[in-house]
Amino acid sequence: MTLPAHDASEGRPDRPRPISQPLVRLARGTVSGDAVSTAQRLLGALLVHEDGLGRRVGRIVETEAYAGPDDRASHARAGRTARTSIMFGPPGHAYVYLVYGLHHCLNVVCAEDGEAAAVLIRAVEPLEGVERMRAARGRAGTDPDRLAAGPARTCQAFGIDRTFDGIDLLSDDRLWLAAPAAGWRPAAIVSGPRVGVDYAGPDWSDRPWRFGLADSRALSRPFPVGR
DNA sequence: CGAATGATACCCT
DNA sequence: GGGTATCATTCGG
Repeated sequence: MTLPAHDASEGRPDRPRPISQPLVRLARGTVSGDAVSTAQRLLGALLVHEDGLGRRVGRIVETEAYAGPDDRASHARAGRTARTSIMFGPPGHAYVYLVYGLHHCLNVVCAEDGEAAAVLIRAVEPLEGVERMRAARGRAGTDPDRLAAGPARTCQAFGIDRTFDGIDLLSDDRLWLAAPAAGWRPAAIVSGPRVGVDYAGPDWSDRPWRFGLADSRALSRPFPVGR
């Protein structure tokens, strides 16, 4: 039996790697600050979905900050409504909404002076349960790095829909957040304008409130080159 | 580049 | 109450 000299993973480190250590829940303090700092702190944290069929785990590599009602790009701009009431609640809870009538997006509510604020999970790097993610994504490419490279793709890959709206991501058993593996160190963080919020006007859409891990191949799209 | 697709916020009877 | 413009996206041509 011979091994090919080269295979499809040539030139790429083997990814995803299995999780070797037990997962530890993320501390409430991680999401207890304002949206901008929380968005940066959540980079590297792990998103975990567990059910009877197994476990899906991925590393958060891209986020966006949405501040309180003053933020014209935030759903909180309309004040407290039936849809956004979760945003006005305690930090660590999931705010899941349907966008464009087709796609779900997952946010982590954070705390900002009791105002509504949240962090949109824009991209996740799959680490475990990749086959399950592929199945959940239907006809998508086979590259693990693209399976959750987008806010709606993340929800598809992890089976997240509005039934998860309002759950506590720091105590729930089905969908929860875990701390980065011990020894994991964040790469440089890059930032850029938030995606798809031009309607908010330049004062808000130009703010560099989108954050990503600079070396990640699982970003939803490139960050504009710095200048 | 445009379609898909439905909840929602907002304005008007 | 009812009509409707809008949308924190994705995929295929």
